[in-house]
Amino acid sequence: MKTILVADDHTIVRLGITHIISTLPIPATVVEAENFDRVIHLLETQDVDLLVLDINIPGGNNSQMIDAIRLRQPSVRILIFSGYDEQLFAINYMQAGADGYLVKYSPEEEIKIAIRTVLNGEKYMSAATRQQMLNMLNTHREPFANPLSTLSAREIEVMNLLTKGVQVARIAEMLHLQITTVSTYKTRIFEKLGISNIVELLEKVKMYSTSI
Amino acid sequence: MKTILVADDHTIVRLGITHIISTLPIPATVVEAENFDRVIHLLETQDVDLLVLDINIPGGNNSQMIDAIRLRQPSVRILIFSGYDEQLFAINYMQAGADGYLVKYSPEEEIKIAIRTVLNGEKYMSAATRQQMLNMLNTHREPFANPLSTLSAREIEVMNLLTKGVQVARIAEMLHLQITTVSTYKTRIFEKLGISNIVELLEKVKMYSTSI
DNA sequence: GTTATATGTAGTATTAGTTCGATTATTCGG
DNA sequence: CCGAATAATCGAACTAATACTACATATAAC
Repeated sequence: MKTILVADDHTIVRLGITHIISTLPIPATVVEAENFDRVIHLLETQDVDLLVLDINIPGGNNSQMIDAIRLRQPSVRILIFSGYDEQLFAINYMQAGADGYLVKYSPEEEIKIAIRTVLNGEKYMSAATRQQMLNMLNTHREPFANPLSTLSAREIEVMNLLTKGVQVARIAEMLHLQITTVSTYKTRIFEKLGISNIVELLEKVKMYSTSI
Repeated sequence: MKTILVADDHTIVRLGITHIISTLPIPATVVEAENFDRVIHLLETQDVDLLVLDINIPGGNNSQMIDAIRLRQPSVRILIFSGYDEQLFAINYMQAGADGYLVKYSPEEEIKIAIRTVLNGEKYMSAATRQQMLNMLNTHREPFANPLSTLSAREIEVMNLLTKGVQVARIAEMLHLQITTVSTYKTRIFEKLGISNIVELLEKVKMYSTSI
């Protein structure tokens, strides 16, 4: 009997994963955590075979999480489950020691395969990520690099909200930051993308988001 | 037999909702959509009783979605399902004509109640949102009239520049007006169109400029 | 293993933009 | 033609957002 810890702040996502696991031919007990503190606490109190971890989980949010987890249970398998575009972060997390990286929009079948593969002790990556890792071996970068991929995690968060028309003050509220901090991110985003207003931001996002 | 359309770009969320629906004592067919274009297409080809809609869905992304939906099926029930803090967006969507607003971290029981309530033709809001709505008067709206035609000549001039990303001060310069004057027009444009930011303005223009 | 660059975070000072009320045209039905 | 609605315009007093600076930590490069 395997123990699987599902860590995501969205009830519905935990429910979905739990349901998927129940359809696998693997006897497993599922434990849930809705924030990173809880993950740590559970890892300290019981053995876990597989951790399915949302990278956006409250209290976590960066690849340091992997270290914090391995400190408690060095042998736990970690499957990162992310809402972000995979290529933007997968490599980072895999290098930090994750066993797999899966985006939330993956088809059901792929989610199942990922869980089984990682639970089996193997690494899991989607075909797209594998391809990208191969490209990184080649020293020459493509001239038409996607400028969105130069944004940091925080910058992407802010960018996403900006493209929804959320104003700076409200973004600050939502992310629990100062207005000036959000404004700094906004400035950096605009600099990196070579733009100067929201309309251009929308164009950039439209232009590049489909081709990732 | 009810038809429920579940619209979310994350497979796992669709799966979770579908699973929840299957546990309800309501016979229902579930249809899934992973982006907003698909939602629109499905609404044009089949009758839907309930639409469970992620506000973050690719291609959608703001409260103009509600108009686009009602344009196709005026009587469909719309339950907004969001990852953001409820209070920050709920009111906008409810005023835009949604039937319910639910955050993704709501407990399973609340999700069930929300689905049943909205499917039943009643409005659903969490206690917190209900409280907040009591403070606001629900102004009557004309959802299907082309709001662009209510703009004056000067307002249209300003609107066109705004949709190009020109800033208020620059517009004032170009039209030989005071900044406050342009700002006044901008405010009136936003009022007349029932929007509150440039992103929504772009959506409105896109939505109505082809159908004049 | 030290230097350089990137990232996450804010504070102060300043600029950009809004609100509200008011004034002056303009248009339009009776 | 005349008042009522609609449109165009602006100023004073705000509020929102940015520029510039800074600093701590992290990661990469040499």
